[in-house]
Amino acid sequence: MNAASTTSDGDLFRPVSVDRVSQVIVDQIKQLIREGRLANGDRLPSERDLCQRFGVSRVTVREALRVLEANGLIEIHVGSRGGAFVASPTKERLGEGLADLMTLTQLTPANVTEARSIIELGILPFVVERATEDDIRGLRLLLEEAQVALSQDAYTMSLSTTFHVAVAACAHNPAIETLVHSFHGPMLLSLRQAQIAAPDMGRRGTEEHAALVDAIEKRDVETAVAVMTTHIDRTANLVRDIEPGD
Amino acid sequence: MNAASTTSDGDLFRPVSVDRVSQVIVDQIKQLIREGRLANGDRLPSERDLCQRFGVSRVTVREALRVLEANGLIEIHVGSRGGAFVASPTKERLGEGLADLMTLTQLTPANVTEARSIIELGILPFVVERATEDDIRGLRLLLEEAQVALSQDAYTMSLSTTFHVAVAACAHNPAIETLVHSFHGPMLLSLRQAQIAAPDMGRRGTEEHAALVDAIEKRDVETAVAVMTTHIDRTANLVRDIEPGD
DNA sequence: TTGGGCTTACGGTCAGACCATTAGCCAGAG
DNA sequence: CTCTGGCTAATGGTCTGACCGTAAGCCCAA
Repeated sequence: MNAASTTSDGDLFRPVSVDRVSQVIVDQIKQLIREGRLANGDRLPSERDLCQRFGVSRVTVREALRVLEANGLIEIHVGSRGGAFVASPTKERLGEGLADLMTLTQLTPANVTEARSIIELGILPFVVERATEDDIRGLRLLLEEAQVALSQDAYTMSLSTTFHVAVAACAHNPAIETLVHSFHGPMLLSLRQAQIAAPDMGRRGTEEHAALVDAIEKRDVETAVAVMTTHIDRTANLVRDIEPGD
Repeated sequence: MNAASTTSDGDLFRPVSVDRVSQVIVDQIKQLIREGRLANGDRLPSERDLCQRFGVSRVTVREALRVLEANGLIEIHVGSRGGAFVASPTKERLGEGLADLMTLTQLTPANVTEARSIIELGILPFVVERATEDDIRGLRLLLEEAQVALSQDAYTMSLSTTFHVAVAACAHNPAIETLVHSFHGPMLLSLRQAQIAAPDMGRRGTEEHAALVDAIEKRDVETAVAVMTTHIDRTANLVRDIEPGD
């Protein structure tokens, strides 16, 4: 079984480490963060300092920092008091990843809308059950903003997606919030085209948003689901025939 | 309003580009991939070649490649025919990101399970409607594998998650498949602990999987939902009280 | 046919240098 | 006294040129 087993034990010669040095450093720092020995906001030593500690060149350290930065684990600031600071991967970052994946693969607006509808309908029972008075106040604030924007002809679809994310946040489950957040980008992408065909979408959409908030406040799941269903279905119809990509 | 507005127009002096050069290169290559001008499996020019084309040093190109690699957009191979190759199967990497988020932030297994249940229940109508005979054959194949593994005492939770992903694929919506796939990793993480407390989970789980496939084949949404509900609820109970992190 | 040794095209790493940015300090002008 | 401007030190960003290790392809001799 072993190519060069002169003894019965093939474990004599085990493969040596083949990882990149920079990757080893990445793992090491990641581990420190996981263990909490590096907490959010902490500042890592300077690049030149890390070079000496790890016994590698600055290029290698920098590549490691690039990777950590790309993973959202650290933020890098230049200047006198600059350096690498530990940052917890935010929902935005993860959403970016999801959005990347969506735009990079063959994914139609219809696909995205369907997935959205499943999630946003599915969470409503939890939203209705768990929304606090503060949550509802926040939603009404967003409604007002939308009204103002409408009256000034300045309504953008971004206001709509923000509202939907806020609704999802009412489920008080960070995983769900992250998911909906991640749809933010792709949604805007596909909605931008649809808005051209439906300039008054903002007005009707906002009316439905208001109805949704009312239902949530009354803890009326059925109505909430009904409102959301027609709301999203309308979007679905608008984007049904749009091709993937730009 | 402008600090140095000697004229009425503050646009005279606009901020110059402040991005890192390596970041510009990252964006440029990302764009090429988005537009499909670089397809999956394509090989990028060698580092030294890219240096000349972009007019920058090799260090800069390498940092850009590190970032793209960390984002899962390319894979790098060393050696004679090596180089950077465009890679698309980023579903796994996205799951990694979710797993990171879970271990590094306040995201409990219960959170994840709840999100799972919403999605996996929500997709069932579509799964039942769209599953082809091939799909169902595939599911039954997975069931057999699980049976064999059970009889050999070699059942792992990975078999379960694979099944769930396969079910999601029956919805024939890549967005949904991606989402469920991204839960693959985090699910395993939290289930690993739960299995210890419930060694016979594999057997009962597989039975329920079989019942689910039957329901799908009969196009019986209600039964499918019922089966899935009890199936996931059991998991939910097992992970309910697990703390975030390890 | 097979094994071993070249060659070559790669990425991985190093060392040292210079530039740009930023915060903090300090002196001189008002 | 206050504020502007310049100086300095710390730090990340980039460049240059070199050398090493790896892997694929090739060829030749056993």
